Amino acid sequence: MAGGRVNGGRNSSVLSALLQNQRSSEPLDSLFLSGSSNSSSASFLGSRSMLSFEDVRGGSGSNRSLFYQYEHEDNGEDDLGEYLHQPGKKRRLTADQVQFLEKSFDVENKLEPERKVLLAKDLGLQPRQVAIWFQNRRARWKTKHLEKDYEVLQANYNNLKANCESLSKENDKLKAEVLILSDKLQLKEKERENSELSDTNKLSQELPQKPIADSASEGEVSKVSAVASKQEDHSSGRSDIFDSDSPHYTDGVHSSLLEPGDSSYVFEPEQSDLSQDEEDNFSKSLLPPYIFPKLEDVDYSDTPANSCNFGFPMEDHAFWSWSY
DNA sequence: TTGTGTTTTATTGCCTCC
DNA sequence: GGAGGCAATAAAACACAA
Repeated sequence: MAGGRVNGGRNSSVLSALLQNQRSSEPLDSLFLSGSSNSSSASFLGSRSMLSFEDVRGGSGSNRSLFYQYEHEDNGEDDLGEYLHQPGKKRRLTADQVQFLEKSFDVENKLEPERKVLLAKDLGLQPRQVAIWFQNRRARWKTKHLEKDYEVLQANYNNLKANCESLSKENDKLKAEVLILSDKLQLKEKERENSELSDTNKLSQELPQKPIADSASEGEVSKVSAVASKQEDHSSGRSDIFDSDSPHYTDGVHSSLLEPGDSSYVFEPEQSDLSQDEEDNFSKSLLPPYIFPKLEDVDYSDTPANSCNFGFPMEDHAFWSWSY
């Protein structure tokens, strides 16, 4: 059996027969019961609460460890003894030894020196082997734990992404609504200007018949000049409120609407041409959706519009696809 | 039976703590 | 400085398909 498989595998040997025999004994759960048989607590408090491996397993009152039993089994299998003492060969722990160690690990995954010696003694192993087993077991536990954490994080990420996408859609819908309402507002304003203009024309037609001083008070004169200057502003195309060529118009969205701090902010009360009632209604109906964060407060420099990257550059998403 | 991928045992080197 | 933990890695043992 040059470098052959001695323990376990398909061509099971004497050892597996032994193991089968051993497995017919009490379940290992009972290994950690302290004293009383009806106690359900499997607390492992070092040497005090630890039932020895052979105490439960053997049933023969023997103090010999499992390993000792393997070495000195009555059937006198010499090749097994040889195998167990092969220098430089790795020896796999038996299923029972592993189960015992697992139980011990479940209770406490750190190994105090005292417990290590006791476990080693009970299992017929070197304390160093027990230490190494715990070391490797902790590494495996950590890997599994990381995998679970990763799954949880990925699920959270997927939820957030879905939320973000739905919010983005809703945002688009609201933007479209804003545009429609803006157009309506513009239309209304134009209608109002036209009616004012026709009033002015009527007035100017009447004026030449009477001397100005006679026919119009000072207040009327100032009103006329005010209207005229306003008309001039609009006719010269200086209405930058909804001018899509103005620097405040970006991406089909009137950024002037979004920046109340801007001097051209269309809803600033001082500059409004609407009557108080109109203004109130207007504010009630339109203002709430316009409470957007100031653009300068959010850094979207690396973020494409309407993306759901949460401000992270795309390459950072490699975090979500890491592997172990 | 064999090649190959996975799991388990063990080593090494570095780090931290007492 | 020694003991113990951890990450990385080697290598034996094992599982399994072809």
